[in-house]
Amino acid sequence: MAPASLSNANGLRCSTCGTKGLSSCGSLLGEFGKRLDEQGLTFKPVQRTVHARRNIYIAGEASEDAYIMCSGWACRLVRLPDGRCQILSFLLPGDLFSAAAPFQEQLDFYVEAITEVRYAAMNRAAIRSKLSEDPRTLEAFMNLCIAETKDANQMLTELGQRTADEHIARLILHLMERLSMRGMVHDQSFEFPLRQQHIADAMGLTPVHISRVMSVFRQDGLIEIHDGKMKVRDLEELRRIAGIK
Amino acid sequence: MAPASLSNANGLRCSTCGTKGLSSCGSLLGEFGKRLDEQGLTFKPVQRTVHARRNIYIAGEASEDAYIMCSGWACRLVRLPDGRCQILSFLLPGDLFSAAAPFQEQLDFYVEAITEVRYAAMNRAAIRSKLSEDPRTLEAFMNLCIAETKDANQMLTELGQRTADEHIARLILHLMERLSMRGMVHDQSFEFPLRQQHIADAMGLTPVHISRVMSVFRQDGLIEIHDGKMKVRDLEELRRIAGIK
DNA sequence: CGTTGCGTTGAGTACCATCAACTGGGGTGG
DNA sequence: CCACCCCAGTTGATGGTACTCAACGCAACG
Repeated sequence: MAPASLSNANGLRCSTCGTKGLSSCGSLLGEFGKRLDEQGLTFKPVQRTVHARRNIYIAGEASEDAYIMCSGWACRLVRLPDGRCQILSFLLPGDLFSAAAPFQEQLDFYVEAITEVRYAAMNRAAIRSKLSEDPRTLEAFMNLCIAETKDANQMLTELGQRTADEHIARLILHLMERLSMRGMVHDQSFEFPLRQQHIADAMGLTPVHISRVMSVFRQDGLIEIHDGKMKVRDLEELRRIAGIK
Repeated sequence: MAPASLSNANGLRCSTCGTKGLSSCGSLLGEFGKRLDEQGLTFKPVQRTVHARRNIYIAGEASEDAYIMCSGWACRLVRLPDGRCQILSFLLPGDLFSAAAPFQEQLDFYVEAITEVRYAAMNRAAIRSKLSEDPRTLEAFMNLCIAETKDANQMLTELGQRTADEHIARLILHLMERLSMRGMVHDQSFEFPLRQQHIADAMGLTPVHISRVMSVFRQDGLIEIHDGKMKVRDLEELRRIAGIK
């Protein structure tokens, strides 16, 4: 297997995830990925493949590497002692498990596969040394950390303020946008491997309630789901419900 | 006014906030504050004082400085177009408005005073240049960013999974612990300037419901509130409700 | 062909929101 | 000094959102 690289500013295909252009696999890495590449750093070809529903990373596990999603869907989640579980975010191809990972020996959340997942690794210490060598790489790296923090603040607002209707509509639109940046949306239709349990765990609701709300969305002709694919049939109305003028 | 410094590893009083020792004002800065000081960086003596209920920072406002709380309470919050508002966190003396601020020209949240607040500023570019000069300072800085991200993940779990009882009990205990690190708790009693509206905005509930829950806490002898001070009367029971064994 | 996982649907319930009235303290001004 | 207002909090009545428990349908799979 060829050495992997996420930098493809020249339009090269990324050998790690197989997508093309920074706007797809490297969308979140952006400038940071380009700089890592310029400095000769690549993600290890040692790609691991994990099957759906399996655990990828266990909270608190020490690791010398930082990880990046190559293909498939996963989620970051926190487990409470009594069995409750909160999904922090969904991971798509090109996403790092954690932006600050180069400086964290262990993460405080689990990562679990939703579909079959391929992911790659890069030595944390190597990234750290590059960061302290080049201020521009550091700047690019910090932009990733800032984006992750902004996402977390956004999610706080979603969880605290949104009703179930709003929240579900926004999740669909948000995922559609992220997939769209990766060229994975065609004709308002895209892969949608989430179980209703995933959505419930992400929003702090029950699968039963998710089912009711999504049934209404379907009956109202907003969305359609077949064979693990979702098609948005009434984007305008979905955005209205989501509170996006 | 003397130049301010948050580094007080030698037991010196911090001239910015007037508290003593790293365990108080500098608790969140820790190693990072020490390193800034070793390198001759100090927070500007240009301290601004803001009165209760006033806006300190408006989301999107560009600034050359990063800010730190010197005294008083404030909160970081997001406003939705329809008037809803989500408090992201409460800021106590020694807290930075945002850990990643040196790399952010503007923040995506508001900062509002809860009590009268004093805060200080440090040039963002100066911090950035120090960070790329010294790997150990960078490491210390990243630990702040990581702590902030962890807090956000923690809050996501609180908002998504906790009932009102749990959530309020945990907020009280969490604040008590943070204040305790600053030497601001005596005999399980501490300043508590939050309006029930603040608590409601932090948890996505209504002030009316906060009132009911806290009334029960008071009637059950868990807490006591007089003159803007809270006293925890039954720590064990409060921890049990909070789900802490 | 039973099993298993996932989603749907119904009935009853709990939690929290909403609306509204009222209390008490603190400030202000006549 | 008192009337007045405002703010924060309390309390009651009522309603809606979402939970719980349970039964059932359906497709995939061994």
